[in-house]
Amino acid sequence: MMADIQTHLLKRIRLFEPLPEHSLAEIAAIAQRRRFEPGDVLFLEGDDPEFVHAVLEGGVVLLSDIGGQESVIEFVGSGDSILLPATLLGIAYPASARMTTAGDVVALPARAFIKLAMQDEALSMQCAKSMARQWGVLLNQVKQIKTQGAAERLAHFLLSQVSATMGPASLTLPGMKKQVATRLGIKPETFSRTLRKLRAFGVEANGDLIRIRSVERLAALVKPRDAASA
Amino acid sequence: MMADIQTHLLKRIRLFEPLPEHSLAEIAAIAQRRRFEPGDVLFLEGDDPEFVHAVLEGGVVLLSDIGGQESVIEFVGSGDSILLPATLLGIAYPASARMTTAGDVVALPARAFIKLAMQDEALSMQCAKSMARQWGVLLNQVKQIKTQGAAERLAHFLLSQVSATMGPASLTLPGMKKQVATRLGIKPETFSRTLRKLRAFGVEANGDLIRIRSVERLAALVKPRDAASA
DNA sequence: GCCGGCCGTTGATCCAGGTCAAGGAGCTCT
DNA sequence: AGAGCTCCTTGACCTGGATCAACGGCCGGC
Repeated sequence: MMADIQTHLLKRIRLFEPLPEHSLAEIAAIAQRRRFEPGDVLFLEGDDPEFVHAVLEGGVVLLSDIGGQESVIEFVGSGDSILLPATLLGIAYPASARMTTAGDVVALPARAFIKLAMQDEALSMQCAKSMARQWGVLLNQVKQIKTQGAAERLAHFLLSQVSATMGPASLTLPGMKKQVATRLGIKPETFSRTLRKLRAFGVEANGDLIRIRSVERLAALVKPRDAASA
Repeated sequence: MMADIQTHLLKRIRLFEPLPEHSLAEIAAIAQRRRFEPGDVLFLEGDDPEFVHAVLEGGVVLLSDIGGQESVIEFVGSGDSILLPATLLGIAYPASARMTTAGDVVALPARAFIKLAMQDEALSMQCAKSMARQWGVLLNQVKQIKTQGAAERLAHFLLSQVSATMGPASLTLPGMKKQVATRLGIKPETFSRTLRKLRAFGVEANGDLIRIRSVERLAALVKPRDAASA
């Protein structure tokens, strides 16, 4: 459930990957590794952040309860840090985090981590860069929701889950369909129908397994001004 | 059009305000002050960031051209830095910046600034915090667009432009009404109609001057789960 | 094996907001 | 002062997605 951690494991986290060995050692000294099962809750929206969390292995969903409905903010996977901005500012978590799969998470006590960051310019710079990236991701979400319809948003999301840049590709959804729906800002019913519509663009769904016949064909749906995906 | 700058001026920028004098001095050494007139463009979407900009005095609007339509990302005012995340990551600006009023801006050459940040942990930490805040702002925008209707979003926006927490208040819109509309993710026509509706909640508009009869009355419209406005 | 939940799909309607169109108020330029 | 802007408003209509409702599939508990 909880164990010490070696520096080479920290390199799996994008936030830490470029750091020099001595920085990693300092982080490892305060880090704990934790094992979680699907559905386990890492923390709840509104909690004061006690830890900086990052995913070693597995899938996590960030969701926020707004007006009685829970809405997915983002899916995060291996190598990502979790709500670092909130932890750094010391404000309450703006979303809950729950495992979608089994997995391993590294947890660093917030106060100790911040102290470390304040005296290690490589680390604080990495934090800055990490948050800049997160900001870019959110900015894209905002642009999309404001300008694209449901089909374009779904297409874009599917493409973002896949590494191939052309030809066929496949993926499994990072969460339940109803969750993906809220991530996209639509209702489950609309998600279902919209996914149907995308069959005409070479998207085949089978449970939470999606096959894209041609990435470029689907990308054409979403072409207008796809700003830098930070 | 361009002048050297003193450290006390830098303290007006939230990003720099808490820094020790010697950090400020280093920043001042590379900083330029620039004067702009309404409508002047600071930079264009897609440009490579040459400068870190921050507003000393005046109003700036960040807007992005998406699918032929220009959409306001955010209005920024005195004390705010401008698209710092993009500059720090060295990626192209995700939005253009244009003055809405006359004003003064401080500009720091990006490369020199980053070099400074990498060897000054107080500065890099401030950057991290600043971007964490920006992230929080965007996150709120996402939550709102996904869950609130036009009236609630407009109400929330008006309240965010006003410092009073109760009683009457007034404000002037930070940009043209059509711009505010796109900031909220609605069309100008809808903006106009929605503003009308808010009269029933004590909001009186006169040009770009808005009077709110009772802040708490308007806030009641928007009550459900108003997460920490970072 | 059967029952009761949830998840997803599909169909039928509804409605908030978008679109199209017209007109007025204010502006600058000549 | 008038011509030609652009911004804003208002009205009439349209539509994408929400809502409401019903149903099949799957899974876990008894």
